[in-house]
Amino acid sequence: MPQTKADTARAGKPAPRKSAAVRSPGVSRAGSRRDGEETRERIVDAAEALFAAHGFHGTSLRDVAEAIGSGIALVTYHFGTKDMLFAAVVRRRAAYMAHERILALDAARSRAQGQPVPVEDLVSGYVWPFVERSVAGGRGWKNYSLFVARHANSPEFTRVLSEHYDPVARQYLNEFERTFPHTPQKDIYYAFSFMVGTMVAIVAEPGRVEHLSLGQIKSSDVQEVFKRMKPFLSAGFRALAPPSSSG
Amino acid sequence: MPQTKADTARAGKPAPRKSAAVRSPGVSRAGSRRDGEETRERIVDAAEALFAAHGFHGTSLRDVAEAIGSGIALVTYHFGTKDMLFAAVVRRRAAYMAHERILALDAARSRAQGQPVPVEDLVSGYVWPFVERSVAGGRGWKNYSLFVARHANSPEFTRVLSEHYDPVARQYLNEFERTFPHTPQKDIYYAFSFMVGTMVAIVAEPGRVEHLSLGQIKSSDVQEVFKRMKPFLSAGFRALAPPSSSG
DNA sequence: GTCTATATGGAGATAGAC
DNA sequence: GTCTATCTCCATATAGAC
Repeated sequence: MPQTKADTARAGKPAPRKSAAVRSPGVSRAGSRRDGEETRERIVDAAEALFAAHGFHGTSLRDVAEAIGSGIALVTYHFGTKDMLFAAVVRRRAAYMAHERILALDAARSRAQGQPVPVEDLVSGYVWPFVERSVAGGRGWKNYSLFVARHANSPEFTRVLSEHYDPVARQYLNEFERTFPHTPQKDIYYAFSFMVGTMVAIVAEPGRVEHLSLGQIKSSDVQEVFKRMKPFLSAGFRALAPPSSSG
Repeated sequence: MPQTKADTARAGKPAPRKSAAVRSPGVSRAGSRRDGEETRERIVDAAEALFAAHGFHGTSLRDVAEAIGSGIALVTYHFGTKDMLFAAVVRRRAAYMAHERILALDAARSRAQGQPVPVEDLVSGYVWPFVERSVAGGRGWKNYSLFVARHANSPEFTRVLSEHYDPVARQYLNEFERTFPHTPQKDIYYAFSFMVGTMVAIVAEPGRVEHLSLGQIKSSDVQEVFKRMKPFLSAGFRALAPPSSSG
């Protein structure tokens, strides 16, 4: 099982506006450029938390501005529109997720030494980074995972999410096909969808399990969740393969 | 595999308001009472479709009123607040879903004749009614399934959803425990959560599978989806059971 | 880079006529 | 049972001062 990581997602640095001309050269203090970056981060942090808690339409730019103690004009200056702010929230951490998943995939390929990669490694490689960050990544990552879960089943939001997550998903799908060479491609794609649905749902409300069990389950440890998810999903994939296949 | 059914969900008849005093007795036409019921249905239909398409916060009461060609006062007269309208959308079809699932559970128990119910029957009994209605239930049920999927991962909405779905879920959980007597209860509850997450995600965007497969999969037939979901989920449940268990 | 002020439109909810 | 008119508040976005 992979190791936990510190919260190290940092955003790219898009120009605040199309007219980036008006910038007085470093006259006052040396860090005058940097202040803007920090402000952007604070805005994205606040938006991430509020979108996670109340959804895109349930959050106003006023809420975001208020959360960082500024006026709304500061938010629209840095991000233009609410949609662009939403995209910025996705973008910031998506790159890190992609990186972790690719690292895991490469490591699994190395271990396999040309043989088919075990399905457990593929499931872990894709699911674990997301689940682990959700629980061990601090408040920012927790908010991000809730943010993803809340918007994952809404077509108008999945477009921007897919944009960032599909390239890596395709790499995993290719590897799944190598692991299950006799399974129809269609079945693999369905199974992958099932896996993503499970992954996203579980971070949304780890408390739902407790609720249904009437308080018998006390804590939502990520290890506890993943310990079940990995065999559950791996067995699911295997069940779609013809009887005498590897995986 | 269960049979399809016609679209027959009808609402209960809560009193429109606490002050239901002012009703002139049947003076004009005989069906004057019935008009109100029909109006309520039309409002719930419109709200269901709009909530499904744009979410609770993305839909205004004005949108709902406009969709049925009335003013917003008519909506608030019949349902009071937006939250109560939301609850009415859930309530109307939840009873039918519960009924279908209980029927399936009873039938499976009968077939089992006192033996443990096969896990396939439990998965089918719970998942099939939802998936089937989503695809074969007409536009109303399609909207409802999208409505559920869109709000399923948002805690403030799951409360009202759970209220209607938990009682039946508990009955299935009990039966799962009988089918897997040696599996820790905790594991069964997690697996059930995974199942629900998969079920809900798949109706939200059947098109996502096509998108990832770059057009290789042409249509989203419910039979196609369920044919994979059933063995996938059943195998997942079995994977959490100790080696020599039934199921 | 940040802020105040404001333009313009839409939100949920209610009063009261018909 | 339905509708018009309206209350109060909040939405996104922009202009322009500092």
